[in-house]
Amino acid sequence: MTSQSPAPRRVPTLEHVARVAGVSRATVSRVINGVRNVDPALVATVQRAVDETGYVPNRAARSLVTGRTYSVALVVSAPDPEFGDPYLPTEAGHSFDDPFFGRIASGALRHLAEIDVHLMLRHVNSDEGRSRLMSSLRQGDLDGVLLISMYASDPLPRMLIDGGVPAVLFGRPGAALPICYVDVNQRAGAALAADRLVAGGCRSVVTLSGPGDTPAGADRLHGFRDAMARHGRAYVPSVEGDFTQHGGEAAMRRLLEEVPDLGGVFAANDLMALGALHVLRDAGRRVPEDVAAIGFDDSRAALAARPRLSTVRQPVEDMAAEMARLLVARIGHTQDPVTATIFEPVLIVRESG
Amino acid sequence: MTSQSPAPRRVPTLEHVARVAGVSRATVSRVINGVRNVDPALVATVQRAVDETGYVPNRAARSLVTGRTYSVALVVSAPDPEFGDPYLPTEAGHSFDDPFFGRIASGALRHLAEIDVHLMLRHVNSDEGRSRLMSSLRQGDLDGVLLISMYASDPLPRMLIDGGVPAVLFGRPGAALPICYVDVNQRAGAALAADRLVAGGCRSVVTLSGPGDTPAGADRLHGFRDAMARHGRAYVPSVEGDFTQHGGEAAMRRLLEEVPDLGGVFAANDLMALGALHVLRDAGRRVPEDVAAIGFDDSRAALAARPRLSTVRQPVEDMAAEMARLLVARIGHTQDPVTATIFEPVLIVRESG
DNA sequence: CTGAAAGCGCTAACAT
DNA sequence: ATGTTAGCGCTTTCAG
Repeated sequence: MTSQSPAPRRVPTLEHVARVAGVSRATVSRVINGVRNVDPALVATVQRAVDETGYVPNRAARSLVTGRTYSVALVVSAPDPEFGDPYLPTEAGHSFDDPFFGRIASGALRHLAEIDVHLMLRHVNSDEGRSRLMSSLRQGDLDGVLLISMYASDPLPRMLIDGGVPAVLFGRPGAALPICYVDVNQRAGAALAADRLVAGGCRSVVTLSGPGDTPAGADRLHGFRDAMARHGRAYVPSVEGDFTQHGGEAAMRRLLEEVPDLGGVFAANDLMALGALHVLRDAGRRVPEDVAAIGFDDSRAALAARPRLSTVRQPVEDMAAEMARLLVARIGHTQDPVTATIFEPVLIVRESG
Repeated sequence: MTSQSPAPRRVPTLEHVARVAGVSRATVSRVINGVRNVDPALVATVQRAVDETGYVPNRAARSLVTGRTYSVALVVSAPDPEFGDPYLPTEAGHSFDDPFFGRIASGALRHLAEIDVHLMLRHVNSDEGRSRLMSSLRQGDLDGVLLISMYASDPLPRMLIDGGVPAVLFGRPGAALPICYVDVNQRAGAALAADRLVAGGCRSVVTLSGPGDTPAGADRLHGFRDAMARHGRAYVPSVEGDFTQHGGEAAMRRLLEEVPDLGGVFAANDLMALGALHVLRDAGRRVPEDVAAIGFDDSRAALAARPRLSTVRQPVEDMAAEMARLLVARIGHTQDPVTATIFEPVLIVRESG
């Protein structure tokens, strides 16, 4: 905390507006807050006074009495450094580097800015960080949280539930937890890729799956297998990757050995697909002529790749906006049953498959 | 704004602590705020009472009286959609997709979390957005701003200055303005690339420059040319790009025509370098054997590229942390002379040159 | 060095 | 339907 003498500020208060409008503070307050039962004539008078004075309510004063801050946090929860899952970037402070992070922030803001709710950023990656967050919440610095949890065993969702905190997750929680979330239909997305691959006439089709202990990793693998089975291909060779480009390369190399004649590959995310593309090229396989490749996410990397990557797109911004909507609806209604919104993915066909 | 009945909250207040410690609220307040002139014995007693009760000060109440919110905004200022510079991504809401954004947020947070200052996220891209921000500031919702301005003609820096708002920019302002900023030594960075290229024995060396009307674009070009001149190469062919991969491809193609025997290329950022890499490969030039390529930024794209891109790294996280430090120091000292901190870049040598 | 008291600007009973 | 009033929790004169 900085501690300085208060900066003098001369902004209009409710009092000013009331004086100008010739009414009481309470009436102005009612108009501002859209309370019914106010004489339309007075409403107009007050509105005029507000415009004239340029009045804007003081959040601190309002918070003090309502117990609400009208701000929520976007928290990125990464594993404790010492327990870091091997597949996560280990560079300190790089969690915000997640390709989704900016898109989620942007989507959430799209809704929040409209209803004048502030979005604050937090990063937690330790027990101490978690307690500080919970303390902020308990103390009322924050009305709720939009959570991006970067690992399956994250204790934070459970803590939020136990603390009775309004919260919405990006993506289904690792464990079956009574908590709101927004997700994309992962299995349907994987199926889109499968359908495209078999429609393209690929002989052997393989997949680079994500970590089996993450919801996205598991769902995409199962969704892909199920869809392939529906096409009469009961067996789909797969190697588990870690959602990194490097992991994708390793997995692709193994698969190339196991299935030398492979004709199509579905990677559980774009980064791994990118790695696969490099390995395939080094192995002299042309994409998409010899082997078709499809990724998942439609991240920036998919467009930057050559050939441009065909991929399953999740509407991240829309999902984040929906998270914000659900969260705001939940504030003050903590007892309501939890809800989830599932978005449908769409296949983006580019050059790779 | 959501408007609900106040959520009941039962957290300890100053009053509680005072009662437990057997002193007045004023004394507890003094201890909490580290005011001198308090009997050491009382300080200890109060500390104990604070621990015992788990007291945490209420920000709203504190803000109301001090006029400070202890929170600052990270604002991303993008061009008005209708006036959008052609080289910027036009997808709505994608400004947070800037590869630097996450790293800046992360670096700023590293410092702010430590001193308990909250970081709010804002996106402004219109006159209305600008007024809303200025209104937030004037009204006191925010103590200051960390600004990422995405275009040279951004009116926001000027508005911030005129409004007497504590602010720090990421990167030198487009016009000569009395405003704090943090930057990397762009010319020195470009010189690093030049030195490497001539040390590597490249014959003709060319550069894909950034937009001439952006500080980074201009500085990197001049820095590169000056350094080449010092090596006795007075003339350096260049084509201006727009900092996108696509722009990099176009510029590279033109340069390849103009200077068929080129042996080294410096791109003003990694994205353009990536585009150059693709064009060079398609033209049958091997990198780095036939032509060496060096980028700028050390973004994620540099590492993902094959061959991995040699590039000039800016310590973005450290720069952002410094921005936060400067900003906090500036709050309550708006009259102090403006300051700038310049960081030294370092050349990251990988495979491309 | 400490306590008493006056608000900061706003909302929400409670009266009218 | 509108005004009056009592705080929300904290900092900060001002006395003592």
